[in-house]
Amino acid sequence: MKTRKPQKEAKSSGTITMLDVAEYAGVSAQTVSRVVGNSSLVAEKTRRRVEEAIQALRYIPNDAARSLASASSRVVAVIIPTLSSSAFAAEVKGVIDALEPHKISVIIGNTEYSQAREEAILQSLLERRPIGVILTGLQHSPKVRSLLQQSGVAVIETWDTDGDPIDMAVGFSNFTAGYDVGKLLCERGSKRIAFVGGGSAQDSRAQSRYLGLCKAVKEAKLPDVHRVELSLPMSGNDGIRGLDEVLRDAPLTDAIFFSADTMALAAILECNRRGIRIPEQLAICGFGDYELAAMVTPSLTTVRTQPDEMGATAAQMLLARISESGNAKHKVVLAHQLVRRGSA
Amino acid sequence: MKTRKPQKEAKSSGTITMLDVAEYAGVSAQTVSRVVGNSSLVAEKTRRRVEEAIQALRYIPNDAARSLASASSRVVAVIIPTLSSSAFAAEVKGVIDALEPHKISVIIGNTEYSQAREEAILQSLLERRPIGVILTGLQHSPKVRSLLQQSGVAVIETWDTDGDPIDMAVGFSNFTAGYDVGKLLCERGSKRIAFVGGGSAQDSRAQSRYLGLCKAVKEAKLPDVHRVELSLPMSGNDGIRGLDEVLRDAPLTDAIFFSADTMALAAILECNRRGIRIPEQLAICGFGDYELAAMVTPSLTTVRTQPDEMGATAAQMLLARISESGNAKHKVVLAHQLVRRGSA
DNA sequence: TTGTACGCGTTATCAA
DNA sequence: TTGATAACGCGTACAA
Repeated sequence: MKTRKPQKEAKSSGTITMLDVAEYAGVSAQTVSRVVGNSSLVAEKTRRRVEEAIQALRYIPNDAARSLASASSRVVAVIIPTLSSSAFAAEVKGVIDALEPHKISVIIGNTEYSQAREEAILQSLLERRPIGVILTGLQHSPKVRSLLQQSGVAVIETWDTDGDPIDMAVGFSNFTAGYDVGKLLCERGSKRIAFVGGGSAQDSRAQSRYLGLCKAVKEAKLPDVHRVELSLPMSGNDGIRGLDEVLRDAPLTDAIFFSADTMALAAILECNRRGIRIPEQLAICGFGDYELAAMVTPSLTTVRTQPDEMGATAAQMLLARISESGNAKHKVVLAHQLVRRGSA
Repeated sequence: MKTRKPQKEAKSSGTITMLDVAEYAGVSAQTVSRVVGNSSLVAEKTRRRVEEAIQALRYIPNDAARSLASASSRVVAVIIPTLSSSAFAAEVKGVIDALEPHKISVIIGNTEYSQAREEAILQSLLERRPIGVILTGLQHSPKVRSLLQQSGVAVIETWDTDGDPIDMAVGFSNFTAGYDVGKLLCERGSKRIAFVGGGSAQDSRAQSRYLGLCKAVKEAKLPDVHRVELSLPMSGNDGIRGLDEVLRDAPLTDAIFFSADTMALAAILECNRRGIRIPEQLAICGFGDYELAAMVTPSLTTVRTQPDEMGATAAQMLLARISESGNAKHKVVLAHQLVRRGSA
């Protein structure tokens, strides 16, 4: 136990509060608050005394009390479909790293691609009174929308800019990305193109890519895209399953656009094993540009997005909104890039 | 600027509190509190009235006030080296999913393998008064230890059981895992073995695996393990770099143990490209059993751990500690499994 | 089964 | 530049 103990109040219940620090430093609690809050209205000498007291007593501010008194928290909520996807994990990391210097914590919700879970998780997270909520995609249930609207938090929707955001958005155009892939496949001479991805209801971003692909295919006057829907979340095994389904149901297919690199990579490896020549016999295109995409043989043609950059940008937009410096952007479209390699 | 309302009658302020709900339902605030807290001491009829009021007013409890009044939070802090690693991401997901039903939020800190950052992040996260802190590994600075000790939070250390935990631990024996790999390599006839991983100071888990490997190699009376240290975090490119360094500095090497599958996978792909025959010319073993490990050719021999299970277990241990049901375990050793495939 | 009084640790306001 | 006081919204303890 400490040698130095507040004498006059028997209220020292073990936890060290600002009052303890104030007493130790011979100032008022308010002055301690100013020091902790880096207020400029403190004499240098006083500040040093208080900081010494903080060190000596190992004082750690209580954020709950701060939030309650100031009616504002230091928390941002991020709701993503799943942390299993390296893309979403990278986004979250971008958010955390950008917010850490500001002492803002990030709490995460996994919806597993379920709208019902999104609602429940949002409701739960709103109890923390976050200063901002970062969502995935532009498609949300009415309940989510009304919860958001009513709570008045800043909202940032990510991964999609093909629509109107609730509040702010940062991402890229999935439609254009899909269209770009379609044009590439058409121009390289593919005639019968397939798309493998999640269900349209669950993953509207993948759906947009599909629609973009369809547009390019239509413009090239090719047969309709053969679509294989798999349940989310998708893993490498789903890539093989998707490949199998395409080969079975549309055997003339000569190009597949997978909605994620995990699947495309697995498909390439499986084709190698089966002796299916890529891209001569079957062209393959992925999405996400995972690190291994450049390393497989043939290397994977894919679309590079910037998940970490997206997370960092979302965080910056939130900070800008909070500081009300006026330069808060409402919609930021990040570049995506078609990376042409050996597989298509 | 917000102005405080001196009157407590004028509850027309923006935020809806328990008092508003209480008034609407014709009960006291305390009864509302009981309903929100699922207390059994509320008449069914009253409960329904209150719940209707909550719905009607769209009341959302304020967690800061709850924490302050009850002197306990609903937050768990998880501190990991980086969210870029799928293993750590899986662990975090395990924690989140296990805690979500209990309405406990998870806040994440990324140390980037830096002890200094671990200290700073921990200090910052402790302001949220988490009910538990989940750390990575058993090696922590004195400051981290004293912060933890002083705050009195429950602590769970993960990913390593080769040592004494501060409080509780869940993980596996990295030393044994490394030893297992070493025995396999020796038994299959490898004579000159190399290890590629992070610096010993930064990643003590990888260091333990290295030491286990060395023990097996020593028992087999083989030449010392050639070690290549790379800076963390490690990516696929580091696998290729590690491969290059081994081939350059220890050209007689006939087996490499990579401290993570990301590197091992990249190395296999690179060997394929260069015409290095695996495992005849060079055996390769990874760590982590990532999904692609089974899909590359030759498939990757590796060690399977259970990151998600580890996260879930850590969460359960925390819950057990909180409920003080007495069955809180102090050290849980999860199984790891050597998965022998084609590469070694 | 329900209500009343009080305090949790901090910040905002205003006075000194 | 500093301090006194009053909230912030809720749970705990106890009374009814």
